Amino acid sequence: MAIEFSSIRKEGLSVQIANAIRSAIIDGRLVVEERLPSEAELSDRFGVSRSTVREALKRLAAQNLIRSERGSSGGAFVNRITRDEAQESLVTTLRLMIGMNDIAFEEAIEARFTLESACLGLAAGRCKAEDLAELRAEIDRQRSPDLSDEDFCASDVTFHSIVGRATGNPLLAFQMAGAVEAMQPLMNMLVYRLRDRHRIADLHEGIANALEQRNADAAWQNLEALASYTRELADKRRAPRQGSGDTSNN
Amino acid sequence: MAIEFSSIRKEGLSVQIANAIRSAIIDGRLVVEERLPSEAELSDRFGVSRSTVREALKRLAAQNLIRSERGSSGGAFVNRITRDEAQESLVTTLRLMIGMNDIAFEEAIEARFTLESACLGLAAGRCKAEDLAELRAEIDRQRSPDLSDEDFCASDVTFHSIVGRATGNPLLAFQMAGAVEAMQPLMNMLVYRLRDRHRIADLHEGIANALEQRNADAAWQNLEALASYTRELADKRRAPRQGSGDTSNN
DNA sequence: AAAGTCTAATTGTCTGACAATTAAATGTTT
DNA sequence: AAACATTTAATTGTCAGACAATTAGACTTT
Repeated sequence: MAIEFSSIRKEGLSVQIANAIRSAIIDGRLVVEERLPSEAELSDRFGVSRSTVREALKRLAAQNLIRSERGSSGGAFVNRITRDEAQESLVTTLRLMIGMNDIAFEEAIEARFTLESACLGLAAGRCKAEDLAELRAEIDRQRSPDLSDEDFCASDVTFHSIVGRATGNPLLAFQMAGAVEAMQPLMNMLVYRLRDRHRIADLHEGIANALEQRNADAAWQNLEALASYTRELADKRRAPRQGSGDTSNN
Repeated sequence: MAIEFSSIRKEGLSVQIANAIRSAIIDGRLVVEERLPSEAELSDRFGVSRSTVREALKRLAAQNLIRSERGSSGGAFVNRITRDEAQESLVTTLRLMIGMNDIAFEEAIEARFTLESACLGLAAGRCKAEDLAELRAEIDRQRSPDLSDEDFCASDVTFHSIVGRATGNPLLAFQMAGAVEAMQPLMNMLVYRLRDRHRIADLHEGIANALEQRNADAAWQNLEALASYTRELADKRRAPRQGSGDTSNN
């Protein structure tokens, strides 16, 4: 291990220890799946109590950096972060930023559609048959009449996540999916009448068709229309006083 | 508060408690800057020991959801996440994904430049004089001959973060800055000869000029050239055996 | 050989104590 | 009365030691 920590006082011990281990992981001195020393041994090495070590480990676990297993051959292991864990973390962060840092609805929508337009450029050249199939499956779903508003939104999220994946670039897929999912609560605030849903499904189909024909321009046009339409819906929602935050489903 | 938690066994108590409080924060039942009950009171309410509550709170603190203050009027407060905290979290997550999930150099570069090209479209229409001034300041810096490789990379990161900010959209700026910063370690692995630096600075200047003239196409061309050039450098680095990971600066 | 049992290692939780820090109340001096 | 010093109370941070729960592996029995 050889984890040193140059005491920046005023930070609690558990924070210092967490930082020491975190940097050891991030710059590779501890490799994935490697087992850390036991809590008892860590408290010895760092010269602190076991509770303090534990609080440090919990911090790291909350960042998905380590995972703890019980039992005789248990311990804390450097965690290979999964796509899902990373995405959950991204979504949480984005939602917090949106919720607490005066990010306007319009700004969120713009960021999301800007990102997606970038993805479409790549996806048009690369998307596979199976991506298209999944896209069309979601479109069908969106057209089924007995779908709650929230399920419709969820399908919308899935659709655009697939667009991200269709770029064939895992990082773009990750950022796209994170952004779309983070904005689901915002989208959930909108009211989708039946003809809104059909209009949206049609535009989605336009995108899918454009991708199938490898026609990026057509895809962009449909996305642009989708963005405008979303803005219209958002304006309607905003207009009649934005109160009564009930999303009365069922 | 009114925090209920429906026991999904097999998860530890501290995890359950953390989850309960986390959802209370995320969907707004606890508002920013609100003070949580003291640790003693939380242990009463949840019927667990103080250590368990503390571990839960440490988890939340690690996600920047709360912050703890000591003293008579201290306690745990719902944290208004700052741009910097959010970005640090994003960068950590992205770096972990890149480092541990078989993301290729090429994929990382592609994601970064795709994102940036999307930003340029907006920035061309919106960037302010002060953004341009900052961009040019970084370009000057990149041309100064006595600059270590790492400082050059750092300036590169700054440059592209400013491009993100020039979109005027805080979310895009956030994602752009996060992506660029996350890839700094990768960029640091490249070797920048003097003429490479000048070439890059020239392309940066091309971007800045294009933005000043509100010419998105010109900006894209320069960015495209920059992307190709970066790929060339990456190939060179890869070719002569990628060992000897020393980044001998100075 | 298979099945069950014991054992040791490790994390999870509990309890109770004390230290450190901070704001507010209280007291003291000018 | 105002300024300053002291005490007090509330709260988080750390410590120590205990026991429960879980797990893998060694051991025993059939």
